Amino acid sequence: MKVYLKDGKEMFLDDNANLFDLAKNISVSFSKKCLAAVVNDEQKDMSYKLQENDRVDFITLDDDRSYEILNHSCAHLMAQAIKNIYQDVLFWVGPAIEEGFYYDFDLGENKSLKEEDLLLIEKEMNRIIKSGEKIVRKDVTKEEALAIFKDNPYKIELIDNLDDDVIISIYEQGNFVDLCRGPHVPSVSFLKNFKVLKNSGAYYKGDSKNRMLQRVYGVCFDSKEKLDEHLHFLEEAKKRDHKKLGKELELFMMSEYGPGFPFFLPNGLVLRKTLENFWYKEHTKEGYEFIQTPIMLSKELWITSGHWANYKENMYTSTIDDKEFAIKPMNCPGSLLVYKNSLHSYKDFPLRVGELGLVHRHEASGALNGLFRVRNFTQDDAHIFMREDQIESEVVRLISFIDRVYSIFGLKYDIELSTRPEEKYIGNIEIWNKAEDALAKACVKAGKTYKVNPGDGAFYGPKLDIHIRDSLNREWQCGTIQLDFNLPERFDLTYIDKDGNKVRPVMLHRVIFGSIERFIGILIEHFAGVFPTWLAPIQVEVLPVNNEFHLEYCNSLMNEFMNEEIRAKLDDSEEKLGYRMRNAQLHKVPYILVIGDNEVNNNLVTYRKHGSNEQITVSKDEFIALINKEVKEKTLK
RNA sequence: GCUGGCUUAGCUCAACUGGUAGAGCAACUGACUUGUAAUCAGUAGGUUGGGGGUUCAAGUCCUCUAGCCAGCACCA
Repeated sequence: MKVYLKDGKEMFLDDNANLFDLAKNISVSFSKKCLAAVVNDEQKDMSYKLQENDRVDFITLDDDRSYEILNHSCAHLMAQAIKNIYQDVLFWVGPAIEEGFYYDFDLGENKSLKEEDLLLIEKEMNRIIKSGEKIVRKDVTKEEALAIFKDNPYKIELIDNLDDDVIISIYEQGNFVDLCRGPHVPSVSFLKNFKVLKNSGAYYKGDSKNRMLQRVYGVCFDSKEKLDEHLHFLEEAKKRDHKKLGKELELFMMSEYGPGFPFFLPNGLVLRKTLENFWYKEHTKEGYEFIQTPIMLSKELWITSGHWANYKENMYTSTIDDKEFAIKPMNCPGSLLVYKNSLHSYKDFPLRVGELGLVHRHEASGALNGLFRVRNFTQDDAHIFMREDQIESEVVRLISFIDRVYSIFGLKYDIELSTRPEEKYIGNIEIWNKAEDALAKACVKAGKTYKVNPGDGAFYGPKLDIHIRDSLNREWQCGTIQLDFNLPERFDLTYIDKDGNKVRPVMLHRVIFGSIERFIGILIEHFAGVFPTWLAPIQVEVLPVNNEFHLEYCNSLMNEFMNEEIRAKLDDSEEKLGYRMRNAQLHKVPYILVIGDNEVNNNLVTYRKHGSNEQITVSKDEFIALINKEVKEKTLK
């Protein structure tokens, strides 16, 4: 009898061989523990009798899919524990996700889990694991499945949606049975390295119109070491929390008098202005010009732009002299008024108009999160007006610009193409298709791969979203390139082509940081508060050993630093050097200078770079050159 | 907005099942004059987020409310 392995290799076996025999046969490559055997895309028991031409896939612990299987099985295990504790629970679904797994379930009207319940669940899971129960797959008909899950309307709904003649697989472990495609591990004893992490509500089918179910998250690994490593990673991530560091480094603050409206403190403002100056400089190089448009504009404008119809619930409005106004949630309408202020020729295209524009959006209170999600923020916006045939080359150029900017911060990124939303959109479908096509082609030309997010576009056009990955490999959406064939129509934008005709231009919105606020939040966590010298609010801290003998030289140093536009701070407080050193270290200042007799007498400085214990003594001029070089080159470390 | 949790001095945190709020750091004062992550002593600092209630007694229990946090939904 001949069967195929997953790499396409043929294996010849006795006619009545089962999976176990095959496993023994290929023991060389089967040295790792087997989590699941899949034959012709269906998980089988090891006693399964092989058939001619079966395609056999052993999933072992070193397989990429093992993490998903472990976590998926662990979701079942958790559900079993939850069922043992809360008899009336109705389960919905419990998938493995990128980070672990969750299970959604219904405890009944107005009943939800408390934090202490997580400990109970974890305890019960451990008890079940000790029992070593087998996890067994059974194939049943739709009718049988409906009978098994007759008490659970959620599962009934899932089954009802399947074809009538389909074979449905269920997985059983002790007193617990769940509808599932699998595969799963052979027994609960595989799942002992798990942790229940957190609980929350989650809308049924992810729709806020539906009732809220209970969700519990957890994570499972194949070894204790990996679990501990993951838990350690979560702790480390917490230490980088920008809300915590923002307070410690005195970068920004929040007030209950302005939920979602961040206050920038002196240190944070230095960082912000540095980023803004960098932004202007880079955009100037790329051929942009800049404008600033009003924060508040009349209702008529927002009706024209379509925001009044599509975005009103997020806009702050006010009535002035009996006339309605709205604070801008986006910069584009203002920018369009500037465009219409003058005549445009095809010769001026692409016309790149940048604006660091302060926008306000009334975000849901529960969405607010430090600088990541605020109610007023500054978009590093720009609108590009061009001919249709310039789209591709302009987007290619943009992608390489974005690439250059992100690499300066050491940020990696992925591109996603978001297409027309199902319902809420303006403009006709042909225009949308054309725009989506141009964005896709530009990605290919720029040599970038992209993922498609169907239906995720803005209401006015398709977009390329740039998802950056920080130093902990977490993903953030920042940059976006949005084509807009609709607003030019609504505002009746035109340019004069080479034949002297009035023609409709193509408009493109784009941001690179996304919002200055969010980007700063990301940078804080990305760098864990240890900013590269060019961004650090305080670049150099000067510590005289003794105020009586060394202060004068320190003051002259401070003067030179100021002339060189080096941001330096002098700590002349009457404290021990160790104390002042500790303070400067806690503030994560890149360079700490210690100035004593040797330095004063020989025109030297002795510095310590953050993160190093090494003391380096150089001439004053060498040090200034070193800092200037780092700032100029925007050295990362 | 929804589910759960949290809110005590400027900051970080204590205060057992209700018994009248305490520490470290920071601040201030004084002494010490300092060579690479905390010198010593003293002083001051609070209607325990806000309102209402239960109780002889509330930081602690109940309730309303605000803000924050973790998710959900939404999103730059």
